[in-house]
Amino acid sequence: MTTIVAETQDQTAELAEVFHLMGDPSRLGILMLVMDDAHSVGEIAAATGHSLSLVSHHLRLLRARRLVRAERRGKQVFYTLDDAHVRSVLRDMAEHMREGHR
Amino acid sequence: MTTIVAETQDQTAELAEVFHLMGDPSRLGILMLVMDDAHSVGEIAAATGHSLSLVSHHLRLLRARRLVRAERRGKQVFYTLDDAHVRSVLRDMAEHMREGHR
DNA sequence: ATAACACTTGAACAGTTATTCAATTGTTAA
DNA sequence: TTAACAATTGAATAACTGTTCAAGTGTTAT
Repeated sequence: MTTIVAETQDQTAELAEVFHLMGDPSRLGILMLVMDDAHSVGEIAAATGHSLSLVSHHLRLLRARRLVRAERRGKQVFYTLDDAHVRSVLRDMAEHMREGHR
Repeated sequence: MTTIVAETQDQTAELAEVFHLMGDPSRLGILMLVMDDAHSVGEIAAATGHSLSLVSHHLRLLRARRLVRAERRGKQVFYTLDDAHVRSVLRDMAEHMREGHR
């Protein structure tokens, strides 16, 4: 038996959706920012240089696919990466990038 | 020092480009097919159910970012995954998908 | 040379998507 | 209840992208 990553086209499509979410620079920046500890939407906007609105739109998509988790603390809402695999993938690909600079 | 995945926005953009390539179902299917052994374009088209043209277009993009490598044998051109990290990422994310089905 | 096979390329189109702006909801303090 | 702060939402738009079709290039056999 050879290595089968996803048996059905359905699973492939689901996998692709996750990669698609990671495939936007703004979203990827957000994911990398919240991968170690939680940040409020305002903090994320300030750190990434994007508008509050844009960040919120992206967070909604990431939340829908359970890549991040939201937690409200008073007026603020804090987001963290909610997926160990995505976290390890981000680390793995970062390494790939470093080596890729041949 | 906390974990820094990509220091510059440039690196983030590059990383995002790779994820973006993996984020299309057709392309992801191609990547998964050629991740273990080389396949000709015709084989890939037949296996994925896509047109020769479409497969070729996608392979061009994957080639440009060095995710796959092309090797001509007579009339045919064989493609293989040319990136160990992408390979490990594909495996990792497949596992994620399995667990995700709660 | 010609033909047949295998793949690539370019243009064109439809559908998608990232971003912005304005309005709205939810939360806390006065 | 207001006011101020924090975040979300919806609509609108400009740019992008996946796919198709037709034409083109390269390779092997006749």
